[in-house]
Amino acid sequence: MKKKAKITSIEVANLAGVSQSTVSRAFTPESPVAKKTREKVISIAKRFGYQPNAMARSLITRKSNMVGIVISNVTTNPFYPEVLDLLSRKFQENDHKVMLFSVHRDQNLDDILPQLLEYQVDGILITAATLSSAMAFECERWGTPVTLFNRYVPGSNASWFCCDNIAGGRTVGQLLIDSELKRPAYIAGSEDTSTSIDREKGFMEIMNENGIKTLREVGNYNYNDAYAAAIRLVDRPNPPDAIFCANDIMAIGALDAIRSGMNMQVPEDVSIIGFDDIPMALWPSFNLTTVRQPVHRMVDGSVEDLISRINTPEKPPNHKVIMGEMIVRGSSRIPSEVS
Amino acid sequence: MKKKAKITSIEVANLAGVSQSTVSRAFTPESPVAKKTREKVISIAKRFGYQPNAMARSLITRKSNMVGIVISNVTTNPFYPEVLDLLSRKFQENDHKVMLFSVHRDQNLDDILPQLLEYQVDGILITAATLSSAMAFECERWGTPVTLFNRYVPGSNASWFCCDNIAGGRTVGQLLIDSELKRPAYIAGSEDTSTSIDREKGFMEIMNENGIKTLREVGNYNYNDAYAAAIRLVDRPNPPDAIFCANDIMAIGALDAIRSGMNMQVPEDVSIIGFDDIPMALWPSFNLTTVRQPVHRMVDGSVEDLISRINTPEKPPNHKVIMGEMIVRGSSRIPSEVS
DNA sequence: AATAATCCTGCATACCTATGCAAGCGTAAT
DNA sequence: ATTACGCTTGCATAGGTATGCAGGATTATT
Repeated sequence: MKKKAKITSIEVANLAGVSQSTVSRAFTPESPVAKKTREKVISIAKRFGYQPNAMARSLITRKSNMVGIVISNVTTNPFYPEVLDLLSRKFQENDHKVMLFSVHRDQNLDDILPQLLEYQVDGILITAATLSSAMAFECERWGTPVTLFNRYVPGSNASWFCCDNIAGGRTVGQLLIDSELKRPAYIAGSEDTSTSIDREKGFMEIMNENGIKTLREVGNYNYNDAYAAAIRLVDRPNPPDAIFCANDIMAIGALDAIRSGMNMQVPEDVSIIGFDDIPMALWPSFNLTTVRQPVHRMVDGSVEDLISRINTPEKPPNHKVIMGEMIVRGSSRIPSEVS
Repeated sequence: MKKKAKITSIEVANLAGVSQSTVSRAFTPESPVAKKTREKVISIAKRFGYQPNAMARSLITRKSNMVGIVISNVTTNPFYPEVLDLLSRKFQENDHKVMLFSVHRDQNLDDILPQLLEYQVDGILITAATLSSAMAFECERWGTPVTLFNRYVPGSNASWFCCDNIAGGRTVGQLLIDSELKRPAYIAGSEDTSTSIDREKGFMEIMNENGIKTLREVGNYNYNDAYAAAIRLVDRPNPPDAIFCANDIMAIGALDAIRSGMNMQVPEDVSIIGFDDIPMALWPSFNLTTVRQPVHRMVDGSVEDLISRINTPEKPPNHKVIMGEMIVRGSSRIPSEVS
């Protein structure tokens, strides 16, 4: 039951014939130590497998060099594994460890964030999940900066970095108009997410401006529900000639439903458009028209924001909404050249 | 630059009119405190936003309640996001925090593991990456148990939980024999991974036993390389009538190559078989025959192993090789009934 | 009512490192 | 040779909590 006792800086000090302070300084860059002393200490440390204890160090420096990442949808949407990978790599590059919490979409963060604060994380990054105002307050009380990825919480003092979902929805709408499609449908993600709401909002704005009626179904941001939703749409007496899905994975579900399920052609019978531009969108069997989320800029921005607010607590939060890019591929009808 | 000072147990003690020890005990279940005292302390703590500092606690208890997870391939193979999600959930359920490192497949863990040890993680779980013997030694010196997921390192004192890849390869081979396919090909994953080597080994055993020659290409465990590999295979003068891919994502690449790229039929012209049984394998456009990895049993097993070796250091490592299950779907020719 | 037993509580210390301060040493300047 | 200065080093303390030990308070027992 008892842990093998680990070697401490004091023992290294004795072995090297110096004081504990010197050992500490040998491991602290920019610390005043004679080069020769440092080398001796380091060499002895290496020989005996000594490494500074990060917990003890954090206790003194009041910096853990850890950040918390809260993420969900990792298994249902290939967009998020990519985000997670980029985020954690970027934090690693900046010498921050990552404490990870994978949550269900509907799971309450009020149980998670206290655990992060308990471990003294220097900052928290939340993606694909929402911050309650109670928790926003709690983080503020602790002086722990919070950055949201693809979510926003007006009134909190959290930063956020989002794709411009409204503009993205509008772009898609405009593409359909330009392609002279007359009967569009929207397959929503999860009803309570701002991403789905905003994409729909932008899309509907264009449709309303053009006096076009739209159909609507819900796909809950997953393949199967979107598959079923697409079937329902096409089964209607007056089926759509274009389906805009709130993300790529649903678009792929819809596409499979149209082709394999209904034996129809894409884009000849129905245009399909997604959102995200996950790697799969490029696969030959899908070749999906979609709105590319600026993942790299969102990741770089949010990580840099969080780190800079860790280093400069008085810094105000950032709110960045970054434009996505329309990627036209083969799953949608080509817009007519004449405007 | 200075952090807002956080409230400590001493301040809570003063506010509650008790000693610091009592505050500590109030937050330690099973600790001898009068119910009334505990309630008072907890209520004051809640009011002022106090929470025990996990770093200070770990320093004393010599237990961080953190485990390190090292993972790679999160973006290229949908199998691993699922593994990561299950692992982190399972650790969370068992009151362990997760420190995550996402690495490149070829990245050297010798830079990563010291960081985990520095943070005093109680145990390390490595998946889709390999442990060097130097690092195995280092972890042993620190008394930190290591569990491997889908990798093995004979001679180390790490535990491992793997799918029986050799048996899986044999099963696939036998299926092809039973289906009277005469000209099989294997698309390898990354050449230096035991998973690809073992799956190939089992597959080749069956082929050799039946005196059947096989073709071979390399797909590096990703869609694009497998797509290209499948094209090369089919372009040969004597093309294969079946392709076994070392994982599902490559099988899907091969399948797309055959259908979209070469305009051939699956399984009429070529049978395609994968390995993993990722959710996508079930999608109508793929409907992939594959070997299902027993993810849940592998995850549960490895997490329980790691935790139990954390609690009982003298416990010897476990080595479990778990059978996969053949899932026959529409991408492979149906075996003839007569054996 | 007195004693024993039980239950709580406080005191003091330990966990391991970082850092301000002052002392020590050596070198350069005069 | 003396003074001054800069570079290293050690001393002592702090950071926030858990826990063994012993004493105090409370209840149970007779």
